[in-house]
Amino acid sequence: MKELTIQQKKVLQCIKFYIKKTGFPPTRADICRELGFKSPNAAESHLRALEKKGYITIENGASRGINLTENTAEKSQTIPVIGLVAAGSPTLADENIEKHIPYQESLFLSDFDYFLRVKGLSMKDAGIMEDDLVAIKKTSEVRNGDIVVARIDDEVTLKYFQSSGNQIKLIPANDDFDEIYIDKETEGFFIEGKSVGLIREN
Amino acid sequence: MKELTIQQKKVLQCIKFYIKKTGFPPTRADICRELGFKSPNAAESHLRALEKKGYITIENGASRGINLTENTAEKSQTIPVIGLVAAGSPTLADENIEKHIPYQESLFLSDFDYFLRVKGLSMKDAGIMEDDLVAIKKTSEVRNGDIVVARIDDEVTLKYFQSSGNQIKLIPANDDFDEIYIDKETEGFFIEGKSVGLIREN
DNA sequence: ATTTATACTGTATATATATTCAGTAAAATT
DNA sequence: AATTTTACTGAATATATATACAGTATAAAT
Repeated sequence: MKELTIQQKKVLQCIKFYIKKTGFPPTRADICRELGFKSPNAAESHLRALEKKGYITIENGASRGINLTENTAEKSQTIPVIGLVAAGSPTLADENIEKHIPYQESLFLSDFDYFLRVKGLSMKDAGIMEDDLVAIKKTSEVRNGDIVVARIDDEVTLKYFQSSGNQIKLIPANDDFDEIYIDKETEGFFIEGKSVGLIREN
Repeated sequence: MKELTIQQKKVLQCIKFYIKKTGFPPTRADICRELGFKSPNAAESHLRALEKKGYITIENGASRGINLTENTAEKSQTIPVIGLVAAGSPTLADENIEKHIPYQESLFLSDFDYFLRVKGLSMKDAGIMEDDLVAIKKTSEVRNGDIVVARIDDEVTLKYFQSSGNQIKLIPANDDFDEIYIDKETEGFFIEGKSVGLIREN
């Protein structure tokens, strides 16, 4: 989808806000009022640009005939659930996706990319049990104490992250499991993401 | 909310359908076309009746200025979060409600009535940590092994449920806490509901 | 270097639209 | 029995609204 200019983004936001507030789309004049334009043609031009770029559709001749495109509308989305298999990385490839579950944007404080289905009890003392769904945000920017999805070659685990210098410690939350020590630069080692939430379906 | 006539229901359905289809509300003429009326005043009258009964609001002078009322719109629902305070029962009274969070119907397998904000670590070994949100279904029909919300006078706790005969055992999932033995018929004892899921916001 | 896109003001206008008024008639309430 | 509500047709109209046209100016793309 083609990028929007700052002004076009403002107009799109204005439309979304107006619909949320009133229940129906704005007129050209409404947009002008909200954004301080003095000519209805300012709104018209931006609308046509947004239409051209695929963010809205315009029903010609109809008043308030603006419709947000599927991608544009903030509808309830679905998010993939990925099985954590010992020998395999949690990629978003189709074959790894267990199912999709609906979720609401503001369910967790941070946004996230997928749910990871937990296998084993290595994070038991952190309250993460077998079959829990951990909400994962894909990022390699993690801090000490974060619960991270770490990949070592084809093996993927969920552990506490602790780094000092070049040395990284992956700490389980279960005395029955051992800590893993690894060098930052080790080939095949990668931080896939970090946990930002958890869902348990009883 | 006052009952609608068959025709008024049709008009309301027509509005909902039109919005779903086009993204914006219908004009009087649109409604006439959809429902076969020959005069725009037919639609107008029905709209005013729907407004009077509180199903819609109409922005006077605005084209397509129809807005579905909160109860009317099929929006994503919110569910209350109740703080688990040691001395106080988890009722749905306003003063106990911490906040509302949006949720999607099929988030958990079973439906539920509210989220309980967990205090303390008495269910730690069941993976229920401080500040977790436990999804509670209000019911007194619970089975052995269920995690239940039990009330003894004004004290409310989350524990494993185990009954044999008239004797009920409330078992914590933490060695630092003691089991509670209580008679089924004890005055002031009540099972408020059971856990059907959990959400953790990191 | 030329064209296209962005970002507007300002004016004008055909028409889309809400809304009022005048009726008719049956059903429901008071 | 009288009034209100429901359920329309049909015509009229003020105005809300989309949209075209004429400009100006800067930035980006070709």
